[in-house]
Amino acid sequence: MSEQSGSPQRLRVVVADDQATVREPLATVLGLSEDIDVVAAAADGSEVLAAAAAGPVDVVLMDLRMPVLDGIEATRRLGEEHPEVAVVVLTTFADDDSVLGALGAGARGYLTKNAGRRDIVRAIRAAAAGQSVLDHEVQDRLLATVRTQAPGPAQPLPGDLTPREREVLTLIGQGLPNRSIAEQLFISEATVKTHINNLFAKAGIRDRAEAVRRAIETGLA
Amino acid sequence: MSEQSGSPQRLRVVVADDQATVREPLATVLGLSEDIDVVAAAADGSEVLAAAAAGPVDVVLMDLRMPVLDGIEATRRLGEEHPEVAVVVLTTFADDDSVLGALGAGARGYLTKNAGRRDIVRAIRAAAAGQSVLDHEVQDRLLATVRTQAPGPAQPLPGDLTPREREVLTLIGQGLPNRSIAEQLFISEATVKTHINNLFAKAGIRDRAEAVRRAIETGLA
DNA sequence: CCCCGGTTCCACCCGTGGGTCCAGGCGCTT
DNA sequence: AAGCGCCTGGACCCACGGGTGGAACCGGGG
Repeated sequence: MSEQSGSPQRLRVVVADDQATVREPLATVLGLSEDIDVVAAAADGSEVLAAAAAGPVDVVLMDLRMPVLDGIEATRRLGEEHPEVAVVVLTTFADDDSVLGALGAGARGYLTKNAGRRDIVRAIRAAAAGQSVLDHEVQDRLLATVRTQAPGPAQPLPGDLTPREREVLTLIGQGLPNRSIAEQLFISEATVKTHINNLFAKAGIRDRAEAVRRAIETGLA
Repeated sequence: MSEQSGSPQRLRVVVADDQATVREPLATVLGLSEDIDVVAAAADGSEVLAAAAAGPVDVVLMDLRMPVLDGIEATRRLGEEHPEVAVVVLTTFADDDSVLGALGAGARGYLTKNAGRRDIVRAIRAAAAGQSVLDHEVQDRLLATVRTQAPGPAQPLPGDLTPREREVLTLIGQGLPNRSIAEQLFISEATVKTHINNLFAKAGIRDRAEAVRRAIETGLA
């Protein structure tokens, strides 16, 4: 994106893992790649931040389970203090909390530990180039999360809802009773009920409960 | 994951784009990589399916906007008929519908057309290895979708809810009125109201509407 | 043994919600 | 000017929801 790929400078990489039996061989084997320079090895998140502060770093290969400062929090702070540093997560766990937490904190890659050396190197290069590489299992999980929560426009909510009706529906979705809705819109409660009856008829909504569901699903609330 | 990476066979790639001015140079330049074999060039989705049926294909580099059969639908059918084929999307557009549609259809990569040759080659290799490469803009969009819809355990729901109360809350979250809940649990409506009053007090819920929200947020419904 | 928590139910009250019908004002196009 | 759609309101009705108090049964633990 912004790299001149003609002469690929060696990538400065930090390896972070609390277990020396993982960290040291990993650092060694990565250094074998001619375009990768392992400039530091960190045993916890704070050591990662120290390494980033000490010298220029392109990519951090980050474990999540670390003492003192875990990988997610370290990723988050790295994004604040050194936004130019790309983070690739390498961990044994791929549960929803870990995946969403790490990616939400700004990680640009997520590999599980059954990834091979070639996979890891590829992810590092991709991260440095502004791409992100995900383990396919991680991608599936991410997509599953998206889809279970957004089953597409299930009931796309008829487009002929008037702006006012949409506004009322939004407030219903936030759990407000009619009186509060009336106050917030500076109209009478009777008018609110009128809008509600109209939009219920249009959208085929029976219940206030169903209205809440639809408002949430369609992103109104 | 299931590849022997020791002797990397040449990857059989299909390039699909309706514009010949994009498709042809792309095919040519990809063929320059020593581990990539462009075995077919397709101008629409049906040609992709035909190529996959004709001979073994490892990766399809797919545009989304194509006549006859668009890229998303082609990806979906490819997943049904030839699940071993990995799809990498390469398109100018990165709107939510396209991204979620393509990835939901089974795409294992998503690049925008400002990606360079190295980026594309890397994505193809990653896809063949079971990883997925996303443009960082695409990843951001995907994450934004996840996070707006999953604000985490906002109000974790007190753990001292009895099983029966949790059961009732679940049904409330599905939008059922008390009578239906009573029928479904083989108890009287009075009992349902008792459970509701108890669990409302415990969880600090005022409304049925709020109950619906909490049930959805906590994954009960 | 008796008490306690969960579950089941009753009766009563009243506020809100959901539905219907109607009507005036306002801005738009025909 | 007439018509239409939207927003605004009022009136009325009845069902459902939410809250209270009381009661009975059952199981397990002090």
